[in-house]
Amino acid sequence: MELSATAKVILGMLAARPRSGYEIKQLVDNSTRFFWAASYGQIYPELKRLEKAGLISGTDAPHGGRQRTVFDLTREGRKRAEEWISRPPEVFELRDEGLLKLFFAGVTDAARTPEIARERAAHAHVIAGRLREVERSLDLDGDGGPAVSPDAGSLTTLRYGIELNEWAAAWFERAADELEQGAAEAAPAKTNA
Amino acid sequence: MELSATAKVILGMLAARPRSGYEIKQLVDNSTRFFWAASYGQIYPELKRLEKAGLISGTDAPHGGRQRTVFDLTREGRKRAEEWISRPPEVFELRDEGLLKLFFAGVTDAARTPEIARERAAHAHVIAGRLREVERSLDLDGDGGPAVSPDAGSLTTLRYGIELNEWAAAWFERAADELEQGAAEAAPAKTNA
DNA sequence: TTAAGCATGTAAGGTGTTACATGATTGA
DNA sequence: TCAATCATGTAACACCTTACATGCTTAA
Repeated sequence: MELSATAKVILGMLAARPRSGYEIKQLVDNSTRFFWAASYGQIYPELKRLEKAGLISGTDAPHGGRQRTVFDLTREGRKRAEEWISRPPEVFELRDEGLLKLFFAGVTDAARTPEIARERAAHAHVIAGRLREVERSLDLDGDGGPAVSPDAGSLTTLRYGIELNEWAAAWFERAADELEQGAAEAAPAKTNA
Repeated sequence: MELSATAKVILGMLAARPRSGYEIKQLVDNSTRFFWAASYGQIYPELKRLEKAGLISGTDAPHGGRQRTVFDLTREGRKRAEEWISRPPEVFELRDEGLLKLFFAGVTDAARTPEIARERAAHAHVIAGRLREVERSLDLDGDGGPAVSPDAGSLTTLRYGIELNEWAAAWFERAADELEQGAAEAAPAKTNA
């Protein structure tokens, strides 16, 4: 049985400790969401599949009358998770509408390429800001010292996200400047003094 | 009618000039593939949908007995394409298995985080190399001068891809060094002199 | 008492890949 | 003549999001 995208994130999240489907979703949403998302519609069915396959096992753990199932890795599940993590990465997919627009604007409306590059820069800036907030919330976690003490791996991915987006914002701003210059040189009549 | 992901890339590709489905696929594969992919299974059905919606129109253009349909934007299609390009970008999706592994390795096997970071660096390096080849093939296009003379927009996206991946490769190498140092400090007994 | 959050789940529909099928043309 | 490439298309399947449905608990 091949691990699906959702199976990978579930096994990884359970490697630290047992969790419910709901908890997994919350965790994904404020950690891996930017590079590996998952919805309820994927998580709950996948939990059942993984249990049937013997990689995880669920235990009833109600809160009062509120139903709750907590899943833990089986020995086999832990083996699979560790084996997966140790293999070199394969999946890398990107869908970047800003780049696509920039790509086409060169043909349809070269004059607006600088503007599009700046919009893409602004977008990167917003993402960097959101990630910075996550970082701050980790620093202040609880009420003083670092309550959860995020491990080195997750901190590294967070910093990567922040620095990557800041780099991209700067890059697109510079590209916009250059595109403006190029346009000015190519068509000086337009800015005729 | 909302534009699907494939509709966007088709309209954009047709903005420069009329093309067949096959040509669109080739173009996508050696230009936007890294940030906006499309398969035949999407392209051909989408061409039919777009024609039915009146955004493109097909003309028979066989090569000998080899069937071929070339599509062009209608006036309405061009309007939609330009309008789409002028709106700020919305879609930005990423699926990065290397980051996910790094994220989890902090918990399951902190000692291997540097190795995983280096694998991710190597991956970025490979992508940068492939894009550099595309860039070189543009320079040498045909047999001397730049035959196709890529426009500013597409050149910008290509350079972005190259520089982004080179930046990422360097970033992950540095992160690997730091993770190694951190591990050495946290568990000095292991490297006990 | 009521809103927010905890908790689980499914149905419908869209998106996308892969593999397959067909057949013509071109160059080695 | 044979492989590569041009060219179109579909069927099966996997993936994923959104919206909806249900019901409990906690704090305002």
